Amino acid sequence: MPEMIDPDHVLPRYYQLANILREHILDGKFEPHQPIPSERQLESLYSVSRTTIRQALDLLVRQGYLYREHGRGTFVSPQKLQKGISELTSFTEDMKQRGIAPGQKILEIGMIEPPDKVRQKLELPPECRQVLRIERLRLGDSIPMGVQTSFYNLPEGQTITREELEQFGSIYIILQEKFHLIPTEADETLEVTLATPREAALLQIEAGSPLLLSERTAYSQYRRVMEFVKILYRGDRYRYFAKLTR
Amino acid sequence: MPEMIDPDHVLPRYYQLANILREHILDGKFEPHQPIPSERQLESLYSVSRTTIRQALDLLVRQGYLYREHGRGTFVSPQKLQKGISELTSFTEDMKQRGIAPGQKILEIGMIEPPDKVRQKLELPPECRQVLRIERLRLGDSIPMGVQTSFYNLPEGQTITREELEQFGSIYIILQEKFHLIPTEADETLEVTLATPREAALLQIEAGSPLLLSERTAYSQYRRVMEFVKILYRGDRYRYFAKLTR
DNA sequence: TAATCAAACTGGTAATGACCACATGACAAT
DNA sequence: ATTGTCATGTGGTCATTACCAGTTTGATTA
Repeated sequence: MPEMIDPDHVLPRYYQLANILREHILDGKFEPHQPIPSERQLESLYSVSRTTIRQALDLLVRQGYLYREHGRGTFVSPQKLQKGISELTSFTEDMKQRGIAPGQKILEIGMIEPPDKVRQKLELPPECRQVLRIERLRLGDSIPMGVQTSFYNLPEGQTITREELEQFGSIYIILQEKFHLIPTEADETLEVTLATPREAALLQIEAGSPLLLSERTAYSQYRRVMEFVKILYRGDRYRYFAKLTR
Repeated sequence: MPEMIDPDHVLPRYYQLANILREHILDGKFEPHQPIPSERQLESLYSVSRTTIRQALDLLVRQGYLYREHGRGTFVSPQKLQKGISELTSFTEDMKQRGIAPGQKILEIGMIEPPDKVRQKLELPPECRQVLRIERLRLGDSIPMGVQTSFYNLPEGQTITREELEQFGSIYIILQEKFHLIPTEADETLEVTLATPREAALLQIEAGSPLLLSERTAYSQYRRVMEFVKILYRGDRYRYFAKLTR
């Protein structure tokens, strides 16, 4: 059991330990459904207290890598359960996880007078008159995957330019660097709809083809709405994944 | 701050405390975005250690009722974020949560030779020759919402009859009472498809109408696959909800 | 041989005490 | 008026110790 814990590391010890154990699991050093060393054994193996051990194990259990059985031990989850906990990801990250090369074409970007639905979703105060709207064609391996329209309530007078977006690629990076906004949680709904002629042309499919419509409201670290996003996915090329727990 | 903690209660103290605080939040005794008492204050308010306090708060943070800010305090989440973390629910529970009266019509129930896809999804051993298949029409307020086909790998020789299913209503209750199987986790995928003539007739829509196809694999408390379910939802009547976190 | 039971594991809960990192506001120095 | 500093309050991490509650195992008993 190599790799020890450095008490002076920037990362807390329970976090380091979780990383080490996760690596072992992913490397297959622990078999699925087999027990890992008991908490008391780990205590002496890594010379940290049981408090710290349990903090690390808690993390890995929440992440789906381990499961516990009272009185029996802590066991490795089978592969199926290990990945893809419902995570808040951008289109870019989503594609990368699937092994598809993400791409985009910015169709339109600019400040607009928000329609009622957007006002409501962004929980805008009455005095707010302008929001940022971005419309993009999203590509996977250079093939159109969906049309994304997103709305942001930025500080008075501020905005994001097409150049900035093209340079950074991800809007989340800009929001973080420029406005210190980090998405932490989101509500998403999915439903079925049919392509309008315009959408069909953009997605290179026939008008009236079925689409998967995702609407997402994302919240910042301050628990305020930070964005509202609508994505129309091609029904024949996109599948949504979710992981559910009790 | 009424309601104290009973050290001799069957529920652990951190759990009792979480219940008390959750009630306060739901009753509106704490305002959204306002801080709750600090951990040291709660310590003396409820006469339990900070360990216990933090365990209770951890629970409520994971459940979406509270959020923490280092150096500032622990705050009440706005209503929007408090409910509906992606939970593993049956069709029946799902409908109830939406305020719709669930109903069902059993189309077919019986043991069958599993097709390859089902073998794979249920992770069946080669010697297994029979699985339980149930096909049901699902109703919401007496209107067809979807067609559900589910598969179960039951112990050799065992089965579930139409009468049992009609009597209990929920298959999960039977699985729990008769076989001690409890679902704890599931993987779900969603995609778009078009109704076949048969499906269209069952759902009282036109053939070729868009449908939302959900495929779910549920795992038992022993981390074994316990069911595989396909549901075809009417595209015009069903919307899927998810809650995402970082 | 089979049933019983106690010891020795496992994870679960809890108290106590300590120190760190970050945020805030009061106050002094500029 | 502005800036800097520091005390104090917040949550975050960690060690230590103790006991409780399930599970497993093996010796003991009938």
